[in-house]
Amino acid sequence: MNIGDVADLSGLPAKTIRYYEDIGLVEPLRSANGYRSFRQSDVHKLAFLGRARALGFTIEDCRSLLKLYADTDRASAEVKQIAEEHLDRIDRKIAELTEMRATLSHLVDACAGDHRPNCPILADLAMEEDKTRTARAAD
Amino acid sequence: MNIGDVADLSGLPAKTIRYYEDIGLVEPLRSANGYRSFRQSDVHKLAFLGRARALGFTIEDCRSLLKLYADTDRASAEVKQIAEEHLDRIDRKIAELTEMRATLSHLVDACAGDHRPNCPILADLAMEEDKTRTARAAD
DNA sequence: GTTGACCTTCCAGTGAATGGAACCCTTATG
DNA sequence: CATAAGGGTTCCATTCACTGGAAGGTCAAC
Repeated sequence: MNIGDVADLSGLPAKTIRYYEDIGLVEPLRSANGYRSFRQSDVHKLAFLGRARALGFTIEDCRSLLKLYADTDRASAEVKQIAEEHLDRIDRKIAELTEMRATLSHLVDACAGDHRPNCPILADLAMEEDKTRTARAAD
Repeated sequence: MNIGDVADLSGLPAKTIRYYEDIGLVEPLRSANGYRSFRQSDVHKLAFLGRARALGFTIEDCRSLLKLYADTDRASAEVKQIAEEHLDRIDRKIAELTEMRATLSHLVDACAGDHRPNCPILADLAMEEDKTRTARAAD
């Protein structure tokens, strides 16, 4: 199979597939004309990669997961550990974003968003003292 | 003030401050010895940048925000629009991560995580048909 | 005068692709 | 036969926001 077909099947852009070959995640054969020639197993691997990346696993995680997948003797504990670490990363990221969101939406709500120059968003970023408000801690 | 002091005051690494000068966000003066010489206004700007970045605004957002901050005639609507677009980005990111989290934690829960090779996480990534389960749609 | 803590510039690398240029291969059609 | 369309190939640059490191200049204290 040529790269275009594999791209269609796996949902990955051809460019990404070439990149995955570059970094050693897949090793397609080559046809006489120099075209990459993908086996079923390559397509399967790429689809696996697509799903793992969609879950946010890093490329290095993916490399490990592929290795574990290929090793039918692996302990599921090894896989679970990678997944749990990733879950932690996700949780930390969500917490970080949620905090940003809270602060930001607070500021957005406080901003009139009209033609006038007065802007609580800029005031906060500049840490200006605002006499019309009481202590920030009271928020 | 030298870069080290500004780094301490603003909480930004010296390297980052130099980078911000590189891309034109601050323009400190220079002392006779070639050292950067920061005014109060530079320090203030950098602290502003630090807070804006902590809220996840992109560097280009920061550039715009600084420009608006400097323009005392700006309409708060301009600021609010930038903030609202960023809030949308954050919301989309949180939604994406939350979905990943749901799928992943589901898989992690299903995995025994012991010495045995059977692993629902890998099975899912590989889209293996699992005779012990009924259709995935039933999940 | 020498140590050590500063400061300087410049170059390279991060992650995970993505865009583009320049060129080759295959097949169909005028 | 020429050529045009639509594959494919490689290689280089760019993205974002820094961060690390090397090689060297400056300054204050001892």
